[in-house]
Amino acid sequence: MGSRTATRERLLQAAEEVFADKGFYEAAVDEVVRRSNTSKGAVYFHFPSKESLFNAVMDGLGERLIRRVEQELAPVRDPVARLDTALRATLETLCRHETLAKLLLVRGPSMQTGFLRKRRELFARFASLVQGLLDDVLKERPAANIDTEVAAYAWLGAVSEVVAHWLEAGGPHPLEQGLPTLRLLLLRSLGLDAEVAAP
Amino acid sequence: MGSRTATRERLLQAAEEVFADKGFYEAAVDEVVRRSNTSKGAVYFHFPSKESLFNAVMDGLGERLIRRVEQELAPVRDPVARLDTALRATLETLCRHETLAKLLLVRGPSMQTGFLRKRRELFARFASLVQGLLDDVLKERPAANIDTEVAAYAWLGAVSEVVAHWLEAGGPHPLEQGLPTLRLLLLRSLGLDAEVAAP
DNA sequence: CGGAACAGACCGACCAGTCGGTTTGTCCGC
DNA sequence: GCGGACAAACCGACTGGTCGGTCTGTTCCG
Repeated sequence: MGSRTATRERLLQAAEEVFADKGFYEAAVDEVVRRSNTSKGAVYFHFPSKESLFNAVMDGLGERLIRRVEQELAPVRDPVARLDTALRATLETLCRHETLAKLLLVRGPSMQTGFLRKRRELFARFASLVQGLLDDVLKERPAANIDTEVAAYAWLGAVSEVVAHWLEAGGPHPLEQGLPTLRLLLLRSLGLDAEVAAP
Repeated sequence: MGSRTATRERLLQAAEEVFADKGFYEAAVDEVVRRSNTSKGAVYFHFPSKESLFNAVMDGLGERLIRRVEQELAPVRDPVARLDTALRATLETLCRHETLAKLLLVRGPSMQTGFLRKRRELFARFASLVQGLLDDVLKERPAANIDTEVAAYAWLGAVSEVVAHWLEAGGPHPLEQGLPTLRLLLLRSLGLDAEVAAP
C-alpha cells in the first residue's frame, strides 16, 4: 500500500496543519508525528531537521500559490484585465486554502530567523510579478510618477492585511466585501476610473 | 542615582533591542539580563514572565506610535490633509525608530500565540483611526462604494509591507521613495486627483 | 540476505522560572 | 544624627521540564 514516498506527503500534510495553527516554535515535531501516524524516525529519515521540514512546507505552498495565479493569468491579454485577474485569483486561492493563508500571512511570521528569508523570497517573487503587471498597465498610460516597486509591495501588503484581518479577527470576507473595495482602490489608484465595470 | 524604577526602564530598553533582532523565541532572558547589566532576579521582580515583559515592550511601542500620530494630527482640520499627515507621520515614526518598526512589522510576528492578540489590538486601534480619517474624507465626496474598514486595513498593510521590505531587504526608502508613491496611490484611490500638490 | 524505510525509547542541551541570600533605602525611637 | 529594624529591590546559582535530535532495533521489499 502506501508507497514509501507517500509517507513524505503525509508528513508534509500534517506539518502544514500543525505549523499553521501553532506556528514554528510552538509546533512540536512529536505533534506532527502523531497527526501523521508515523514516527520520529520517519521525520528524520525524510528531513534533516525541523527547520528543513518547515521550509519544505513553505516552499510547497508558495509554489502552489504563485503557479495558480500565473495559470489564471496566462490566457488574459489586456493589461488591466491581467491586474484584475491577479487580484481575484490571489484572494480566491488564499480564501480557499486557509492553511496556506494562515501560514503565509499570520503564522508564518511566527517563526525563526530562517523563515524571514523564505518569506522574503516568496514576497519578492510575487512582488516582481505584480510589478510587471503594473508596468504593463502604466506603459501606455502616463499615470504619473509611480514607483512600481513600491506600489507592488504596497499591494501585497494591502491584500495580506485584509486577508489576515479576516483570518484572525473575523473581519470582512476578502472575496465578498474585500474584493470590490480592493479592486476599486487598485484601479482608481492607477487612474483608471473607466474600467470599473469590466468583467 | 539610578532610582529603583530606573531598572525597569533599563530592562524594557534592553528587552526591546533583544526582541527586535532575535524575535521572541530566540531571545533569551539571560541576554536581556546581560544587555541591561541587571540580573534574572530583577527581571522576575518587575515582570511575572518573559511573555509579560514582551507585552510590556509592545504596549509601550504601540502607545508611542499611535500617540505620536494623533499628536501630529491634532492641529490639522482639513480631512484630506489629515489623511496626508497621518501617512507621513506614520512613515516618519517608523523610519526614525527602526527597533519599533522591526518589532511591530517584522520581528513581532516572530512570536507566540499571545503576540497575535497584541498585534491585533494595536492594528485594530490604528485601523479604526484610519477608518475615521477615510470616513471624513468620503463624507462629502461620493467617491463610490468603498468599504472603509477594508480600505483602512488595506492601507495599514500597504504601509507595513513597504516599511518591512525596506527593513528586511533594503528596498526603497519609505520616506524618500515610498511616501510620494504611497501618497499618490492613496489620494488617487479615493478619487482625489486635484490635491496632488498640497503642502 | 541486504538495505531501505520506518518505529519509538532515549539522551542531553537549553532556558524559563525559582529561591535563598545580599544589598539598599526608609523610618522610627531615643 | 544614630543605630537598628523592617522591607523593597536586586543578585545569581540552581532546577525541572521540554523538545529537537539520535540510536538501536524491527519490518518488509527485492
